[in-house]
Amino acid sequence: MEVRRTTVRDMRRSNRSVILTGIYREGPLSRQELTVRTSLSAASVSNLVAELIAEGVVEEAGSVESEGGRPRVLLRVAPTFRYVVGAEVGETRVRVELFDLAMNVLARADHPIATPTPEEVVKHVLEGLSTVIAASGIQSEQVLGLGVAVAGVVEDNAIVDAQTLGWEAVPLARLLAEGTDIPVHVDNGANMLGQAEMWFGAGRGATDAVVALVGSGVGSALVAGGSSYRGARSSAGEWGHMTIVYGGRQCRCGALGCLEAYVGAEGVLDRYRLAGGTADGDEETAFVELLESTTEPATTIVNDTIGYLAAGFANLVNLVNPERIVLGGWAGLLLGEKHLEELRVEVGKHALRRPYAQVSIVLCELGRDAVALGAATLPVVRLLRDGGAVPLPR
Amino acid sequence: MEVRRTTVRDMRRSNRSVILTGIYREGPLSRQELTVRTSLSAASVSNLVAELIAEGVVEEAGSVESEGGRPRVLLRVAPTFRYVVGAEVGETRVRVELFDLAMNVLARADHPIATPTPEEVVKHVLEGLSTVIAASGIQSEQVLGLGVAVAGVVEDNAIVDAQTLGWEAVPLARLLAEGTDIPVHVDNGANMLGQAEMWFGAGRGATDAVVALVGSGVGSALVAGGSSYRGARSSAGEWGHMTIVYGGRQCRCGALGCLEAYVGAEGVLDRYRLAGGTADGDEETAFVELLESTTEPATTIVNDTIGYLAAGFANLVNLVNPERIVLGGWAGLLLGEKHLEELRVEVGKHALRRPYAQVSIVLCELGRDAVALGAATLPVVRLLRDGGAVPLPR
DNA sequence: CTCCCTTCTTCCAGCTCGTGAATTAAGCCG
DNA sequence: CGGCTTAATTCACGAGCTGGAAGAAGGGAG
Repeated sequence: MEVRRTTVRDMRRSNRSVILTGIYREGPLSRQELTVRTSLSAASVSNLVAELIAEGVVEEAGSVESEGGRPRVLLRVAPTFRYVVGAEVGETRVRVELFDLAMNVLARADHPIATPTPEEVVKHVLEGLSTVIAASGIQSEQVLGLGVAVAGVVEDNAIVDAQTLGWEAVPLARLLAEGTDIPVHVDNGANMLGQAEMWFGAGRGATDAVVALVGSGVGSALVAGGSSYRGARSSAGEWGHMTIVYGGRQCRCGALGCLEAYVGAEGVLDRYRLAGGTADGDEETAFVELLESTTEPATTIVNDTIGYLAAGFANLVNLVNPERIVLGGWAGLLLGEKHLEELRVEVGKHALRRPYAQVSIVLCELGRDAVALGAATLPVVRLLRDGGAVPLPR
Repeated sequence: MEVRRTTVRDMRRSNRSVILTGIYREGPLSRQELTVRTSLSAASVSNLVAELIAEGVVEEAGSVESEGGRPRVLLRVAPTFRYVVGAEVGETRVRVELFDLAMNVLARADHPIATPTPEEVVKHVLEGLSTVIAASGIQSEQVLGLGVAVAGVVEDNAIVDAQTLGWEAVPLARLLAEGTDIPVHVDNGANMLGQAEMWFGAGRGATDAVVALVGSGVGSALVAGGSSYRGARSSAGEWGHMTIVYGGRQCRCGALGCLEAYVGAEGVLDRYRLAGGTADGDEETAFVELLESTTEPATTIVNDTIGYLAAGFANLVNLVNPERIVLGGWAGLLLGEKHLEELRVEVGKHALRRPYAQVSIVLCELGRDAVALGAATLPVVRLLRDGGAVPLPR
């Protein structure tokens, strides 16, 4: 049976969660506003808030005058109640960042890695963890959790498949847990970047959205009804391998005509070369040059890319009916900065009228460094969900 | 604030809902099994069940011997506690069916309609409603609700857009409510067929699935995490207008290369004719003939259709990562009955390895008459959600 | 400076709910 | 008919939320 019972304690937890989430996500709020927004009674709000303050999760933060009467006291989540750490595992480096609960970066550590074996990665993440804790001068007990973002399919905190790293079935959370007492969460990198954009970037306020990431490859994070949608087995969002040109270009996944083969930077540059263009050196530099070129075949290639990307967007618009599509990834941002308006117009040509009219297409706001930030929200999500109940003392 | 408070009454309602849903969806259950499945205490289960029995929603249905002790009494939702009515609004007819809570059909009424204006449809649905109530000899107070399925986008019980009927912004639920006291629910036809398959057909047991419907046109119903996914504004699932051949055939939606233009029966026959085949008369007959033909160009057309459909499925597999895809619609069934295995193989060529390995592709079990059945589940869904609380007396 | 007014916050009695332990019910077996 | 096993119910208890009343905190008028 999928539905769970409710007990009187769930009620408490649930209401603590509602209040804490409200305070965290909608800025400083007064008890008064909380009673209105949660439709709890003033008595209960006061009661719950008192509990949260006593535990140190919430603190009073000044007051705001009311219309002649007693001023309301503003409440916020105490930024230094606990800290969270986010880690981004890339092919060539591991980045670890420590944040307070207001998500201010307090310390950062980068480790280049030569060969991204699980052992190497675990070692560097744990080292990074120690480094940032030491650098920020806090106690390790103060760290609520460590979120790790990896480019690959992550199911139940274990890597199922991470092609770029060459990993398969790596129980990353377990390996990390052997080296630290801090609770570890592992998730997919695209989802984490999406999460960061949804909370702090261009996705704020949306409940049904897609964060589309175009880099050398192409991926996306789906958000449905306010939370990340992962599908039956955690691999939803593989937008890059959607067939868009039946029988078209060969994609590195083996199939023909995938979106990635047309709009991923690698695919774009490849098409450019085939059309007679020259693209040397660093992929990113070459991509910028292509975008800035005003001669053929560059302009055609760029225009075609916009068209293909638009079709990919339109497929999302039709199938998922999001209220917002957030375009990111280094190549996506470069393309979007120059051609967002054309892209919007092209999407309109491929999408159905109604869902197209309901979607807004915008650019990512946080840049690609936000992956660690997104990963660091994992422990925060848990804190909010559990109504501020801190994991048992270790 | 999206999250709602929880009060002591919500707890009761929620637990009633858990128990009632358990009894309804997982066949006759004993109190004993309910305590295990819901993890509620035996005392509470007994208490809640007693309440439900007193209200008449649940009844005892025989007993089953236990291992030497007192036999457990089986519980079921009383099939005749209330009744539900489902209506299917098509272009040429309105079908209304009355069911008991076990979803046995007790009466049926069909009305052909000449021109499907809203007035005409409202009139025939209401007439059908009276007819089935009279024919089954129950009181109209006994009818829990009327579910209406319409081919079009339905938002908040009102038709937003129904191209096949030529409707726009028709407040269908309101119009119907003017003619009856029975609570009215309106929803999209594809979703209702999907709902029927999910509850009673090939989708049973799945929580993340897609019901793909291929008829003259192409549509789908998405099911995410156990319930229908509708997107930001109720138009999710427009799978038919996914671009699959960039710059390809013109679709009736105006765009180029939509899936529907390749695998919808109309599109298939059109491609057949363009390839030199002859397809006369009734669309369905022609389609059957095409499928049965063993000569060129028929076989090529059929093979190509399987390929295109497979690419469409693969796009679903990659993007949504469902555990099951249920193929239906008259053309989909005809095609699937002969070529399901080829289809599965072709999907494997377009989809990513992992999500492909996790999905099972099966055929609809209920036939196209299940739309009214699906619509009739709408009031049942509400009954279960509210824990058996019946709407206020009218 | 004092008093009153307004508004926010807390306190308290009352009610509902689920729980565990004990009790009762129901059937089987010898 | 007693003993045994398992199912269902009863009951006292603690946990939670609520509405109304009381208390607290400012601002402004006199």
